[in-house]
Amino acid sequence: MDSQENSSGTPSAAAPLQQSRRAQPVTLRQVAEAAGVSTATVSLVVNNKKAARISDETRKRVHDAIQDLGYRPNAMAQTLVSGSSRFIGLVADAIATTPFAGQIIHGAQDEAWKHGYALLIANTEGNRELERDAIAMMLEYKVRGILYSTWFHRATDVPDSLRESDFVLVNCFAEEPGARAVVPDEVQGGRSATEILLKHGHRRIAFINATIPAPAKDGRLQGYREALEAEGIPFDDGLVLEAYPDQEGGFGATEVLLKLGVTAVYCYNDRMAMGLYDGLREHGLSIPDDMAVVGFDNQEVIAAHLRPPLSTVSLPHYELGAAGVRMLLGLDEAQDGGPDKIYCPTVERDSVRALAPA
Amino acid sequence: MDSQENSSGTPSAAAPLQQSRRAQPVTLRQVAEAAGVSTATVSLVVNNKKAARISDETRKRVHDAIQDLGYRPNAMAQTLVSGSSRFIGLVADAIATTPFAGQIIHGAQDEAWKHGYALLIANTEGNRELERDAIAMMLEYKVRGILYSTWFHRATDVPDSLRESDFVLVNCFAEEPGARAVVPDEVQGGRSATEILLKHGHRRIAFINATIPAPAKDGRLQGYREALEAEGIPFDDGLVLEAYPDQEGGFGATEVLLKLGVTAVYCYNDRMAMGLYDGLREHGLSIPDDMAVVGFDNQEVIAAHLRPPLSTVSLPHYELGAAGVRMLLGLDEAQDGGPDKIYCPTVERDSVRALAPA
DNA sequence: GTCACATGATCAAGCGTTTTAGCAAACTTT
DNA sequence: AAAGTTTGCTAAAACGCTTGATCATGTGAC
Repeated sequence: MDSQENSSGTPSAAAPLQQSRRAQPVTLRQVAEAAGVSTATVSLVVNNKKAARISDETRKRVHDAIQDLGYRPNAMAQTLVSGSSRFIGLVADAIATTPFAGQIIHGAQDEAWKHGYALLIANTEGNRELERDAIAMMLEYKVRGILYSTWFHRATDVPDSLRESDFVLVNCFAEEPGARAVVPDEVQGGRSATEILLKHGHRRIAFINATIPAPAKDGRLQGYREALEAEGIPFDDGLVLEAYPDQEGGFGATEVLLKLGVTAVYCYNDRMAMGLYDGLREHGLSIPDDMAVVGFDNQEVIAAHLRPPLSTVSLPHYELGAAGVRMLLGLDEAQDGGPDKIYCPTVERDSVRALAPA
Repeated sequence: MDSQENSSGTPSAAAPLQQSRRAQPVTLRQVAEAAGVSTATVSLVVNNKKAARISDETRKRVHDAIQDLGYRPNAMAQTLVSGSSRFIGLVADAIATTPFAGQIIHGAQDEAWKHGYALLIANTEGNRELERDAIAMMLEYKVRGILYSTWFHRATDVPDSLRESDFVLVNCFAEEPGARAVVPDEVQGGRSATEILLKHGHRRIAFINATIPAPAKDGRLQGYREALEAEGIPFDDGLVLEAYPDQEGGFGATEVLLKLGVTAVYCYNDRMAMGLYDGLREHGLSIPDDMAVVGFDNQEVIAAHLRPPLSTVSLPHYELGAAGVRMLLGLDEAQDGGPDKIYCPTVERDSVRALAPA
């Protein structure tokens, strides 16, 4: 009899466990009815408010009903009444182009999660219109705030609609006062990169900088100078080359580099270093014996697997994402004057060896 | 006077444009009051329902009010009443580890967007518990469905909670009947890779396969066989090596490879090819003259910038994400029996040259 | 036996929308 | 001028949940 009812159209209320997929979601009210209590009671149990006085017996009945029906709260309804959403928006200009954006997302997500927030992401590929729509969407979902991130460290301007919400710039910055931002500490990174070489005894160190203007270009050079000067080595303009910051650039710089009579070279990024490896090899030179090399960025696929593995400095993308979220939520105080600078750790591998005493 | 009011605590109602940040969001009702109409009217105007009869004059008043107050609809409230949310969930096991996941996200996002959906992403780093929470979160947000993706093509099992919603497996698959899935077409990819070599006249072609079991391992080998057989070249077991699928593996395989007397080699992936480049170079051999090489994966940072740039086969991550969304929304029909296979395009660069006639 | 006070649970309003049914006024028809 | 039709708009319920106010009991103190 009962089984007849089951096999006919209407599923019995007693065995809803397996039919869940796609069915209308179970609501609080249904749970309340099943448990024979009011919706208020169910709500109190679900969120186990300690202020509420609910007997253990009732509590159990409710829990059982929830279990039986497979109830899931409706987050939309919750945020509607509570007034504040549990979303953080992340707009990125190039999720796809690089592994870096992934790290920012990852860091942001972990940190957001930790504070009970979900990440709403949008990837604009630099398209202004897409960007506007993405931000609009986030605003309509009443996000707690928006992280606006770029895949390489640069100045940016703040889209108007961004101002309708709390926001933090990640891996970019704006002149605009009051625009909170978090960026990598390029100067420290440049210093660290150079220090790897210095501490191995190298004194005459070339720097292959990028040709294209960027905070990284200035910062990494500045760090190089600082590190040298701290060691009492005068800065020599002649040891600074410039090339397009990719493999071809690094490769192309080889000739000039070899005329400099240096024992070590610090490259603007890992890709240049990769090109330089090829160039050096063509000259029959060995790394690190004939030339010590350090890169920048710690682009895993490259740096870790070059022969020999490349010593380099990490761009702290994960940390940028995480710090962005913290700043957004007001957990990290924004430093006065300028963006927060995140430390770039060094990663030492085998492309640098102690210089044999002359 | 007016300015006095402004500079004191209460912002004047006349100039709310600039004070927006953080303020309580403007609601439909406020717009209605400002425009002197009912909320119903405003709603009708906002969504410009064509069925509604609203005078142009009223319409304008409403639009002006919206403009003045900076009104944004509350998406939560909308989905609450409409019953269906505009979210698609994407859970990934490794957003950060590889650039690949980024492409899946990118493709999914573009496609979702196209159909008016926003992407809710969660990155689990393979942690089962995190994964459960992530899925729970998505279910609570009443997502339209969930994309469950892995960073490399593999079998997976379907987490229980996933079944509470529509879902599509992306870049992975499950034995389970009824689990829709979309994966790269490894066999076709393997065939294409081999064909690059064949069409340049190579007949004796080695394949360095991976040691670790995976659909890619079987599929890419299968494709290799098929391509050879289509050309009437008998498959020779001796030409298939195995190595760990990274740079070191490729490098290590050089010795054995050179004993095979082949003119071309197809590597399981680009990273092996990168290692092989190093190995070949140590033997003073040149690519593509002494040995033609093709890879697989089209890992940009590597393939495009090796010297010479590597011919390879693309893993269609972007397409996987997009196709996943389409399948979820029921726009692409799932093929009966097994996952949808996505085409892997070839990318020809300079690591293959026509074989000089013997 | 009355009063105060815990205890356990419910009522009902409200969050910001959408949408159907319906009302009043202004036009047409006859 | 009565009836019908259009036009322009609004009332109010509903979506699923939270929460402060309220109520009905039972318990102990006097």
